[in-house]
Amino acid sequence: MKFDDKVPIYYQIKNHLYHEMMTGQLAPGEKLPAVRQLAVDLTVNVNTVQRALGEMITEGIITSQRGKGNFVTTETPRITQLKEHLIMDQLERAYEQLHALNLSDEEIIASLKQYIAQRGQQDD
Amino acid sequence: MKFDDKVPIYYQIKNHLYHEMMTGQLAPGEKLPAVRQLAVDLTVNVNTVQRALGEMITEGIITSQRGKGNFVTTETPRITQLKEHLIMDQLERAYEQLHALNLSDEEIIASLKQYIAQRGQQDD
DNA sequence: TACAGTGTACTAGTAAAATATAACACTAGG
DNA sequence: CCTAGTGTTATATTTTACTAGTACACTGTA
Repeated sequence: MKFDDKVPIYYQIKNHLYHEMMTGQLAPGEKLPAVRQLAVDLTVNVNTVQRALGEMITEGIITSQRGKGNFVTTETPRITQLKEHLIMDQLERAYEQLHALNLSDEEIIASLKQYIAQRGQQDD
Repeated sequence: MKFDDKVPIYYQIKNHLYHEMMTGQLAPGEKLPAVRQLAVDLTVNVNTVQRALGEMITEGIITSQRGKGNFVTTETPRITQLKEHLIMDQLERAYEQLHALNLSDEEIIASLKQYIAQRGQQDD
């Protein structure tokens, strides 16, 4: 996996796993890959994986069962809530950054539309 | 100044100064605050400031004159170009993150509009 | 009971970022 | 010439992220 060296790897792993939950690649109640397997998949150390998972356990988004594995919570509201939270975080960050670049609300929306339009012509 | 501990301070300083240029708080040709003064203002070490400035000098966005100070480039196209670049970076990051959260192009635009509308009711 | 698969914990080491501190180099003005 | 203000460079230290390696604890199954 490719990482942005400007932000901690364990943090990017968290987001990576979040996304897999949001897109349904990891369903509620489903077992995550074993920590050692994740470490191999992400070409990262076990401890780094563990650090990411540790925070997610604290957040209650996954649960850990010693000897069995780590599992996505079955409390679906928690997942929905997390998704909302992640979306708002992204919007807020982007908005504030663009606003700081002196763009008005209208310009921000317009530039996003333009970006998506341009992007659509290329790939994805 | 408040910093996000998830990304290097010197990097955040760069962005901070970028923004001041974009908004005209730092005009083309204008002298930047002295490095030691910046260090005090940002409650940060001189070397950290220097690292940020060093990269900006390499990028040609500011020029350094020993004994005089650091100055914003007078080549306004360079500034315009940088602004475009920063905007695109933000849009790309936000789009990819939201897309990874399983939002369609339309949903992305809609949620941004909604966010801005909600925000407008509160402050700013 | 033995063993394979799992999570958890600990120690040690490396690298990068940031700090503190000091020194050096140049400019402008008295 | 001296000095205050400026950029530049260097050394040592601390903190954090990450890695490597090892060991321990629990579960399920043969």
